[in-house]
Amino acid sequence: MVNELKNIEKISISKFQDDLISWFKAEQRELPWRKDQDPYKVWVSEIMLQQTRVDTVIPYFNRFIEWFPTINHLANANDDKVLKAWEGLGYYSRVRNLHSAVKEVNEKYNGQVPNTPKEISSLKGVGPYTAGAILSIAYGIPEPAVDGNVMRVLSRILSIWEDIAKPSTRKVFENAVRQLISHDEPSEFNQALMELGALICTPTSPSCLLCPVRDHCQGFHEGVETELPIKSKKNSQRTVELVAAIIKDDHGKILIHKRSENGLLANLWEFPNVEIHQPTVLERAQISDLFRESFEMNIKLEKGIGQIEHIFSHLIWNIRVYTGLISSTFQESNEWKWVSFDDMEDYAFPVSHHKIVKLYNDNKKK
DNA sequence: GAACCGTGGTC
DNA sequence: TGACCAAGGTT
Repeated sequence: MVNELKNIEKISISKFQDDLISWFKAEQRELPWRKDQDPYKVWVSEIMLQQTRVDTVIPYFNRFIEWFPTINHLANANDDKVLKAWEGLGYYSRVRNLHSAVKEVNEKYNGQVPNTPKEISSLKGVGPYTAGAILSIAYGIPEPAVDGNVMRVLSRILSIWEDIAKPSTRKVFENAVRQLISHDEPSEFNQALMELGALICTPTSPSCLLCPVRDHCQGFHEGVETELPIKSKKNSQRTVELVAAIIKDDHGKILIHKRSENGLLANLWEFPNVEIHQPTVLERAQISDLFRESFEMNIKLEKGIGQIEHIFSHLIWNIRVYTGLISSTFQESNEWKWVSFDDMEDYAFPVSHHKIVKLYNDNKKK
C-alpha cells in the first residue's frame, strides 16, 4: 500500500490543491444539483449519477425534484410513482433503495440526512463513494469520494499501475485522497477531481495540454498517460431466448404482468413472456403450451410480428414477439392487468417494452 | 472476489 | 459494429 503511493511525495500538495480547485471554480459546469448544497438533492443526484452520464441524468433529476421536492415528499410518495420517475434510467434497485433509505432518514433522523460516515454508510444504496460524496459536498467533511473518474485521474497523476477493475484497488485511491484532499475545501477538491476526469483527463485522448495539474502529473511526465489506468476486461454476456406475447381480450385490451420484487428489472411491468431453453424453432402450439405451463392461461397465438434485442450489462435478451388472443375471463390481480395502450402511461416498463410497442405499431400499419 | 444489476452514447 | 464507457452498490 505504501509502496504504490511513493509518487505522492513528489507532489507539492498545497500547490496541487490550489491548481486543481482554482481550475474547478473557473471551469465547472452549471448543473441542476449544484444550485445549492441541500443534502437531499446531493444524495438524489449522486444515486442517479452512478454509472450514468450527466446529460442523461439532468432531465430525470429535474423531474424527480419537481415531483419529490423534499425528503418528506419522497418518504410519503407512492411506490409506483417513484418507480415511474426512474423509468428508463436503469439499475432500478437504486430507486428502491433510495426510497427505503429516505423513509429511514425521515423517521430515524427527523428528516435530516446524517453527517457521520457510519450513519450515512448504513443507509440502503449508499456505498463508500456516495457516502464520501454526500459528506464532502453537502457537509464539507474531508472524506474521499472515489469513483471511476478519481481512479483514472489519480492513476495518471501518481502513476499507479494497479488494476482498477479489482474492488480491492479502491482502497489505494482512498488512501491517496486522504493525503491529498483539501481540508479547507473538501467539496471543491472532490468535485474538481471528478470534473477534471469528465472534461480533461478523459479515458481516451486526455487533453493534457489544457490540464491545470499537468505539472504535477507523473503519468504525463513519463509519457504513459494513455496507458493508464490499468483495467482488466469483464466476461462476455450470455444470451437468453424469450418469446413475448401481446395478448388481447375480446375488447382489445392488452394483458401486462408485473415482474418480481427482486432481481432483474424488479417491480417493472412487461408483456407476458417465456424463456426458450433449447435453441430450437418452436411451433406456435408449442409456445402456447409454455404459456399454459408457466401462467395457467390458454392463449391462441396469431402471428409473429418480429424480434427485438435487449442488451444489459451482463446478459442479452433475444425476444421474439407474437400477438395472441385470450378470453377476458383471465382474472386481474396484483401482478396481472388488462390495459389499453393509453393506460400503459401509468406503469413503469423497461426499455425493451417500448421497442415491442413500436414493433406492434409498425406491424399494424402494414 | 465475482456475479448481478440498465441504458444510451461513442469511436 | 462491437467493445467500451458513465459521479457504484449489493449479494
